Amino acid sequence: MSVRVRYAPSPTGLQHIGGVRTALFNYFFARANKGSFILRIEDTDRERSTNESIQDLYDTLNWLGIEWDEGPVVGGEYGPYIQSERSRLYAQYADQLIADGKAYRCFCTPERLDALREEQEKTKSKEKGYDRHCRNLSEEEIAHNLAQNMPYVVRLKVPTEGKTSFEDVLMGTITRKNKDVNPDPVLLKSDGFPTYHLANVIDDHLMGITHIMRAQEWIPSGPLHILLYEAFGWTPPLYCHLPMVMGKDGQKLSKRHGSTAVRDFREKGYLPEALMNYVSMVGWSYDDKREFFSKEEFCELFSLEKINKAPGIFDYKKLEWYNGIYIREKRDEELAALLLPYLKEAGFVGSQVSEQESSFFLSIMPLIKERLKVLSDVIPLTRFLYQEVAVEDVQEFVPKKQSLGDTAVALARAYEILKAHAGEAVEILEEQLVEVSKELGLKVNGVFMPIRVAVTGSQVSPPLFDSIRALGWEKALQRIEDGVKMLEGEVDDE
RNA sequence: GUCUCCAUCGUCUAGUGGUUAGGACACCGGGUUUUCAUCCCGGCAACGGGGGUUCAAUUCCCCCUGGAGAUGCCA
Repeated sequence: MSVRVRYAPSPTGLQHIGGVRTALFNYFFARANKGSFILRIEDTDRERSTNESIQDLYDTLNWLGIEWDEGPVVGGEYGPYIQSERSRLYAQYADQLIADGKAYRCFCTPERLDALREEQEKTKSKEKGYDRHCRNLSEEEIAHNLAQNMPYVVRLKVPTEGKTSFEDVLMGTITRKNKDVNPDPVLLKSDGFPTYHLANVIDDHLMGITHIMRAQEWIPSGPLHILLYEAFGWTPPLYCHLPMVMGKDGQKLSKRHGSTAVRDFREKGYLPEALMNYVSMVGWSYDDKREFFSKEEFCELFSLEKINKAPGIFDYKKLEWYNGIYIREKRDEELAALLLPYLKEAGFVGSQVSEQESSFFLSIMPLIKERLKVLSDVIPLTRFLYQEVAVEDVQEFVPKKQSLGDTAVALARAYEILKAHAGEAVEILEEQLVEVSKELGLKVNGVFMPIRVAVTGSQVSPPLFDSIRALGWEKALQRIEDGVKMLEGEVDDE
């Protein structure tokens, strides 16, 4: 039997790191086993499901290059793949369970349930959850309530005796006493929609899913799902619960740890291959040395046995490192194309980019490529080329352990030299500037730094002469002259 | 509270009944460099504790501790 796995998110928010990791593992597993990867949308929570979330799901998978073999948009023979379009199905199966005595209608109001929970909370009762109030309603009571049109939910009759186990590929056998399983969880809500438990079991069975790979937070529900399969008389798929992705403090990764939405990473300028690579390495490894994998390699080498059991902490720093590496591997043309949107957004170029602008931009790739950790870093790095620089504090010109006066003199001298030799070979310019530093008894940097600041507006920039050339000698000299004036003005004030 | 799961450097991890417990990120030094970055070299740093099993446990078993997750008409 060929492998069929699925990623089944609920569209109640933006796709986040944890979800995507689950999607990736399912996808890799399908590809590595020549199986099918199915996308299913579990939008049974009518309150929280949104179309925006569904769109974000598609955008995210497309961006990462994860194509699904069956699912919304592409279709497939087990559709529909959106649960809200399958409602009738779940109600039918729920009815079947009722008819078989495996489930029952519960007419308890949310108010009663709330009160019950509050009471249990207050008295620190050992009993948690539903009290099975409606489990043994008489035929008359049920008929009466139905006749009254009382809203109801359908609950599973969980056995109170015995225990239920299932095999997890990673964890081994997981067993839970039936009395510890949720006391009669809701299968069908009063709005007629199924809960996750019901929908997930029915769909996985109907869609021929062979392996369920989902986060470990689902382990406690495992026995419940097995009970459902048994109630239907179906054979459950193989389970493989994936370790969770945590934040720095060891808690489930969430917004307070930083960005968790894939969209945020994308906007900040992370490359899909870097994100894919890093996220996959949290919880999976190949061997003791290899840490770079392309999508194709994951699809070939991925295996369940190499998945780690323990949860992993998401390290933003390491992701950044991966991203820098992937950026540096880009060809100049590719990188420029990736960077262009950021330039537009910063207003450095208009929405229509001229031939000249783009070839100029291409020419500065070597200056910035190895300085980028994320694509958006291009903005501060190239600002001086597109906007006038504004040195706020005159101290900015002054290198460490050097006086303002010396700095002013150094920049003035440098200005004379650069003006006289503008456009000449770098070696000549360097030689002369080094000479100046010697004359003034300064470190070489004592002369270069003020020039850098004058030209780029910052102590941190691409190499000086490359920056000047990119900016153009005329503008550069003007900025240096402005810098000289600023420094001299300050010296006079003292 | 109850239940379930987990446990190697700060982090991601490799690994074995006998190893100097390996790599990567981060961090700290040093080198290259006119700054930053890149790059190169070096350093720091781990088997949670206690019992067993065994000639020998980081590795196998048990307990403890610690952590996490679940305990919803959310998934």
